[in-house]
Amino acid sequence: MSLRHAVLGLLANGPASGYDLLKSFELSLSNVWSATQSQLYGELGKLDAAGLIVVASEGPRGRKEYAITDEGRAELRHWLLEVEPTRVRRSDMLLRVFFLNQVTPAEAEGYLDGQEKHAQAYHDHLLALEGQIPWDDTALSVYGRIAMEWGIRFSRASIEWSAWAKERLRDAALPEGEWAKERLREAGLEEKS
Amino acid sequence: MSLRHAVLGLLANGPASGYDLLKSFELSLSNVWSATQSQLYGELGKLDAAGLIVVASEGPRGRKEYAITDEGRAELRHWLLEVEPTRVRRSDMLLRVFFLNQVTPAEAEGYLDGQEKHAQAYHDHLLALEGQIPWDDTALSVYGRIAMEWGIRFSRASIEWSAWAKERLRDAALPEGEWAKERLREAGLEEKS
DNA sequence: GTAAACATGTAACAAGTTACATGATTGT
DNA sequence: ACAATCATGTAACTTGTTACATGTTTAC
Repeated sequence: MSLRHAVLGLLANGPASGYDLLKSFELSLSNVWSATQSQLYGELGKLDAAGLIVVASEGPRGRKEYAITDEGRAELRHWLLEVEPTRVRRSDMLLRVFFLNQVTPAEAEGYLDGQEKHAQAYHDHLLALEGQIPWDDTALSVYGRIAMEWGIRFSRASIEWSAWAKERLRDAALPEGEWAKERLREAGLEEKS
Repeated sequence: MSLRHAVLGLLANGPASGYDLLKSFELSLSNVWSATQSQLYGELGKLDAAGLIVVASEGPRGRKEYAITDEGRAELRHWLLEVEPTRVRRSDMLLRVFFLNQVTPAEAEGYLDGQEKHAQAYHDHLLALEGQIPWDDTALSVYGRIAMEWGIRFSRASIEWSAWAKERLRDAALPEGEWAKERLREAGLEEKS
């Protein structure tokens, strides 16, 4: 139910149309919560029906500007302070690590290397962005900066982890290890588990 | 499509029943990819129909033991080495941070403090677990240890980030800042955006 | 005039969650 | 005999993705 709260959160900082919100998702919120256009318009309809937002005004091209209601604000506050964040922990990047024993150590190292490069690129991107934004002392800015710091720290930790993992892999050096058995199996030589 | 590959990855390390796989998800894989019982049995049916796995034997209580096929192994390998991990980046914990300007600075600090405590507990839990597991030099063990290191490093980064954020918040000290305007709005004093 | 941007909506599908439903085997 | 564990399956619902469909206004 977080898309609902993302929309309420955005509208709490001022009224906006579905199109406006979509832009907000695309350029600032996408790093922590992404939404598609079709999902967004659907959710606006539901929030309206539930009385958490209202159409404040209608503009050209069928534009509908939504505003948060008192009930919406109460719901947002409840979610912010009383609902425990769900920790999903679903990462297909990490899932692959679990099954890397199915490929050769050289291929596994290649995979980890790719992840390191990706994390490095993302880290560089965030640092560049951080330098561009004129941070001030308004609440919006302070919390935005805190959220961005999370990205910076976690991409840095990713880079360091990848490097550590590659080294660990080299140290373990699995020449006749588990993966070799898998090669044999692929060659058609079945064995009992 | 990652549940499919999680199942293939588990079966690549030996045949198992739906029930066995469910236990694997619950006790080791749940930290990187969770699946419900109903989802799992559904996926096994689809994988069977697609020829990526087969029923190798049937046991008591209607137990069906599945084994990966050569096509399944090829698909797993393809996914491991040629499919780019999807980076979803969806965190309702971080989403809340974006909207913390809707509550008082003291409440915001309370939220960050809660996150720090949660990260600390998770970190402690992982370190205890790491000490219990008899790590050896088999591929399965090496890659398992690498995956666990990710959890350890990221929970540590989480703790440090929360502490940093709380300090930053105190330094910024938003006494008459943005959040106050929101209080006024809640009191019914509407203003133009 | 025409391309870009503004603006909303729906349909079909895939993935994930919760709850219900049923029954067999093993250990005490 | 009874509880725990083993074992599978289905139905209803929510969330998220991709693609289709349509029309308006503004700037050049």
